[in-house]
Amino acid sequence: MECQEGSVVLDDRKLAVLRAIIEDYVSTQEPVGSKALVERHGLGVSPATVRNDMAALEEDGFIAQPHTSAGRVPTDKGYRLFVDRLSSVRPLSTPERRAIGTFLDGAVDVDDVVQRSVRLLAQMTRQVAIVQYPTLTRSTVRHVELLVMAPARLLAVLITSSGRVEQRVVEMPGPVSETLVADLRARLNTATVGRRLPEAVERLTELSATVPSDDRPAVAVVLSALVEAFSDDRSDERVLVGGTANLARFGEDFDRSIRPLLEALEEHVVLLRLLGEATDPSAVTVRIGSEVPLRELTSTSVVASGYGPDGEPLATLGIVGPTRMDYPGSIAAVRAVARYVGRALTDG
Amino acid sequence: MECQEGSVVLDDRKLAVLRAIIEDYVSTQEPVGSKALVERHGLGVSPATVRNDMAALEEDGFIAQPHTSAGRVPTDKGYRLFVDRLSSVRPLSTPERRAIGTFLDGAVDVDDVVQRSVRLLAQMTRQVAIVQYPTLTRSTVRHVELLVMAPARLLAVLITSSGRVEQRVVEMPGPVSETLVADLRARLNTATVGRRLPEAVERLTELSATVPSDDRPAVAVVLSALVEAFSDDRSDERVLVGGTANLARFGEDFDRSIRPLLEALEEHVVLLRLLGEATDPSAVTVRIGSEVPLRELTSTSVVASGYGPDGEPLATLGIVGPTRMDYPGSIAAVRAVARYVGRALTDG
DNA sequence: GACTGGCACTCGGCTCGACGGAGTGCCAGG
DNA sequence: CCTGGCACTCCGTCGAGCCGAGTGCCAGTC
Repeated sequence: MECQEGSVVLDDRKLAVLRAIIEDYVSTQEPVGSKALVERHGLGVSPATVRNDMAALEEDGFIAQPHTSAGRVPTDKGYRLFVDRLSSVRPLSTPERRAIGTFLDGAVDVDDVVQRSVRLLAQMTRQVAIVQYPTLTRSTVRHVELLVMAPARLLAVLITSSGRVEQRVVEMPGPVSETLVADLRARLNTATVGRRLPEAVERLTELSATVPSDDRPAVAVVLSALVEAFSDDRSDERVLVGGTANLARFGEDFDRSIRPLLEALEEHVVLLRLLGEATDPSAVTVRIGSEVPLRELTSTSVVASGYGPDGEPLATLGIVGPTRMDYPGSIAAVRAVARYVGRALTDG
Repeated sequence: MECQEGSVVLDDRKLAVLRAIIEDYVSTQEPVGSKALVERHGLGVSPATVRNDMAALEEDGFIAQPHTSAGRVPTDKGYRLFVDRLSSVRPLSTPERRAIGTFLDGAVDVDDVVQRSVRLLAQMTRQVAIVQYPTLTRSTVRHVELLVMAPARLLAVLITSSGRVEQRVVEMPGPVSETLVADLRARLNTATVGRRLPEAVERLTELSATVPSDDRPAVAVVLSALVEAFSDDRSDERVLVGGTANLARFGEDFDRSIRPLLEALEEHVVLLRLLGEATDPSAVTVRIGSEVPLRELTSTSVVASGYGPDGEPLATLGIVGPTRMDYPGSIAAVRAVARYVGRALTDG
């Protein structure tokens, strides 16, 4: 059997050699030579033969030599072929699955779910984990609360279906009566509960017309605060990062590979670009090296997946690591955690 | 004038030499020699004289030599003396103060305040910043909300004076009527609003006796969930870390100094121990090297302060960095941010 | 008595060259 | 088409040697 990849034809053994190179390189982090290869994997041929195959693989751009007379190292293209065609996602063991379940089931609220997910992902993959909070824009309104903090100061609280809570302090133009607050509270809830946030915003804007004209100024202030809370882009940018200690295993060239990554991890907006733009939001997306949409982060790969109840993605989570990572394991972990988190959000 | 420190007597010039050594070492990160010292600071004496002073300072344990015939490096004891007696806290410039104000005033809720504080601290000090969320146990109850999510499923929400929100999903033994929920909601609020959380918990436990006996089982479930939310220790452990990219400037010995710190930063419980146990919670506490209560983190210093409205500390914030840090600047930054955050929480 | 200039000494860090080993490419033979 | 052998390349390591920064001490000076 042969494999057609681009205009290149690779026979089975060459593919086996590529797979072996990647596996060895991932575990040792050192360029792998022909001799070590035939010893560790039962390839059944001599080193010289493997060398010929390696020459062909290099010709096609799947592997490269750091310098003449050194072993070979996989290229981004090599990893890509490996991920697409040579690896099967390692299924998690039952104990692993159970561990995920119990770990996430202990969560008491969204914050907790997100925090636990980050830890879990980081632990499972031994990489840096990133979890985006459920986005507001795709959630529905569960409840709107209006509290009197002072005669002319209200607290508006929005609770969403995904469990997130947004609050705003509203300074009123003058004292407001408890009855007005109660009335407004009722109106707000009937107008918005159960609706998606963008739709709820529309209802809010219509609401002003329905109240007695005396109350309009006060109501307008509350409404504008709520509209702001409902459509706050900033909140959609919330992400949590964990497992940075795993960067220690990255390698020694601190300034070249770790520092830019640490800096990127501080910039949450950048992180979202890193996670985002998956072609299929419900599947696991793998971006390898130069495919990563950040030029500071070459020699880095991202494995990400959308998550949410019932396969309807609310947000994204994933891991970041060196291109030289255990892809089958990482993909399995990301997929499993995404699935369980989605379930946990449905229940909680 | 002379300085009595322990059983040791140091004259003014020796103290000046110590101060100069620390300042030079902090800025260059290299052992400082006698010649460079007299050149850079106008000490008005010859290198030989300085050498004699240095020998005395070394004798008393304030400085040390990495190896024979190398320059001197301050010891923890030296930094301690410097912080206690030789440095005055650098006052922030008016633009700096204003920048802090505008940066924090833009915050819309507690989460936002905490996030902004971390960024601010990290930026100002160029170190790793740690901010603890306002603790629940020291806050008061602002509002308790009870929502019906499904016939036999409620959502209990607790909003505290510091703006934090805790939620719990409560599975009821059977369907509950809207009137019961409304009644219970009212009772909960009258019983707890305005009280500190530990006190509120007591009131909750008494509440069960006042409801009709038919409703007792349902009420008990809700109460126990709320009690749990009110007294959740886990929530008190919430902290936010930022500025880890600044670790890049730590030095080259990655494995010895950065890795353990990254690991500690992942463990929030550990972080709290790091911040906590200040002698005077309203002042800035400085822990230097061996004084830090974690033996993995020798060669690290912590500058921390309590914060909260009206000097009544709700929680702690601070920075972590190498013992070789700019103490006056760090102390000033931590103090200023703590003050402003306290104010921001009072308003918001 | 305190400070200073001079001097001998120490020791870490850098450079340079030699060496060994791992790995390759190629070629001739099976 | 595969294999064993061989010459070649080149990186990383090790040791020697040099340089410079810095020290401690001592004798001399104000």
